[in-house]
Amino acid sequence: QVAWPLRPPLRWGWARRSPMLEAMEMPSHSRQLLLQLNTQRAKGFLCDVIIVVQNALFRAHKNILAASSVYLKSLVVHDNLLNLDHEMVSPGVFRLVLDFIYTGRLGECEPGEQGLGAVLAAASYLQVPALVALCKKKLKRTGKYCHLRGGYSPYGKMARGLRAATPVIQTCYSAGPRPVDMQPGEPHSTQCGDLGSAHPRGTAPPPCGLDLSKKSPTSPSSQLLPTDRLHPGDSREPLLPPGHDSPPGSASLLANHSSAYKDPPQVGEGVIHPAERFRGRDFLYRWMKHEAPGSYLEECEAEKEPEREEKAESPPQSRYPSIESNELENDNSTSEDTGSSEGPSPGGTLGPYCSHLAYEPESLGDNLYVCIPCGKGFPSSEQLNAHVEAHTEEELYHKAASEQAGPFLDKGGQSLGDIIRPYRCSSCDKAYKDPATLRQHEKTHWLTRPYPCTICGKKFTQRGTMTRHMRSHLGLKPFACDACGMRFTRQYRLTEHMRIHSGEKPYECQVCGGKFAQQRNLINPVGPSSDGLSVAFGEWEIFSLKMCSDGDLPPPPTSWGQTRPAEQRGEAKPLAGGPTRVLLLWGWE
DNA sequence: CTGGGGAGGGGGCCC
DNA sequence: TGGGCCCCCTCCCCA
Repeated sequence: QVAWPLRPPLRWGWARRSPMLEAMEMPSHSRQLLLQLNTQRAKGFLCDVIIVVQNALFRAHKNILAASSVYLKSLVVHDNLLNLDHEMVSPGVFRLVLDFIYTGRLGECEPGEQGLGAVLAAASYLQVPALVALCKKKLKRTGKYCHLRGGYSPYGKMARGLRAATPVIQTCYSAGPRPVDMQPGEPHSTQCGDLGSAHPRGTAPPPCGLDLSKKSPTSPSSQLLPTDRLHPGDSREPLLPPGHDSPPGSASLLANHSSAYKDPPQVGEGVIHPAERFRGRDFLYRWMKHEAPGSYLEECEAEKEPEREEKAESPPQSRYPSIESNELENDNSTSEDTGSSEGPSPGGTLGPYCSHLAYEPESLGDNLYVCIPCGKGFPSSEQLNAHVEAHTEEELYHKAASEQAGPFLDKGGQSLGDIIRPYRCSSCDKAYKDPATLRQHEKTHWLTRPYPCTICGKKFTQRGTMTRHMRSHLGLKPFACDACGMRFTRQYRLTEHMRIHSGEKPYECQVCGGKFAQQRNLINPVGPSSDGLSVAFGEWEIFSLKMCSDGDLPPPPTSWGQTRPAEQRGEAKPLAGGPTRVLLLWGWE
């Protein structure tokens, strides 16, 4: 049931001045509006949130979800992508719940797990009170409802799931969730009746069903294959709303998500690369935003995951400040609906990233979409998303660290390099000045490159590289030499080429003194970016003695031809299980 | 014929 | 997103 004021609040003023308008009411207005919204949902029109349930994706409108469920409200405020524990709600049941939210009608329930009991359990888990009431009513009518303290438990698995999932909400709020079948005015305790009774105190489960790190995805190929039906043999419906393609990577993502509360990876499942671990989310998020993969958010989420796991081990109040349980009560109250027209309140609804922010609606004004890390408010979720792209949690971590550390060089063990390049790759230890570059770099670790050439299919890690490559297919050479008319695909090539005409040879060999117009024709270029190879002439031997291991050196080349194999050109060549070996000195004499 | 130098071009990667 | 730089492969010319 979606509730909004049929009449504007009195403080708007005009209602009092126009009493005749109050008397006019269109009885079918709400139904028509719901009908329109449901139609829009079916088409994916203006949908701003995706709900992932096991192997199914549902698109919906945040406002509708928020108006229907306190729990969903708490999730959609921060996230555009919700992951529901499939042990709590199956795709088929969630479809029924979503249909109910949008239509007020409960479709036919199959017997067994898809039955009314499962719907009730799901509605209770999702905190959709109207549906809970409806299910109870139906069950009582059929004589199947047994009002135990533990509530309806259609099957044991669900009951276990309830125990697992209840604290999910408790992680979001300092107090446990208000079970939806609790009577209004009943004191809200952490023992949550239908939901919370089984949750032992002191245990802190993963938050909010968003932990994606517990299980390795399937093979890389399956991660990126768009499929209309993620599990062809799976008859559960629905998978996608009409008119929408499955996002690439969804299969793996779902396989990943569905295990959020399962056992940790078993021996033999392998350790998934961090970049791989969140790729599915990456694609999903981008898919929802109609963008290419690689955005900040999902990577930020991935970065948060270890932290979330850590937080799950500790009492929630350390990270999630106390939000009084009566805020939940207030959440359902009509005062909010009538007292504000700005949309969802962030109070108590910030989800698992409540962080340090306390809910102070007065201070937020119209900017009710709050960036959790920095506390800035925005009037719309789109603006919030745009803002979130601009910084990462790491950025804030370093900011906080620098604020606490004081002196420049005494920052909690941070080296100068860490300060200059605070964004470190978790896979290879490379560091970067800004998060965008780090994200760009991390793509180089992905098994699958996200930017394929539409002509030849070759894939690239960067979009720019792909578009540059496309120029070669299309014969686009926009950079022309004024002197000879020769054309190039890149500006840099033209710059290089122009040195031929000018006779400029700025690159000098440190060994023989020969000069070159192009740096690439130097055998061992000396420069600030050539790392260990840029040793002075007199140090070469020492350097090579340190870096070379005996035993498996190739025979000295007979010459230093330009086309000699790479391993003879003084290039680092990593060997499995051993140190990097650099061959520098062969032939130097 | 061979090797060295010059140069075109593509991809990777960082800014 | 584009620029810049690096690495690499390759081809051509010439001694």
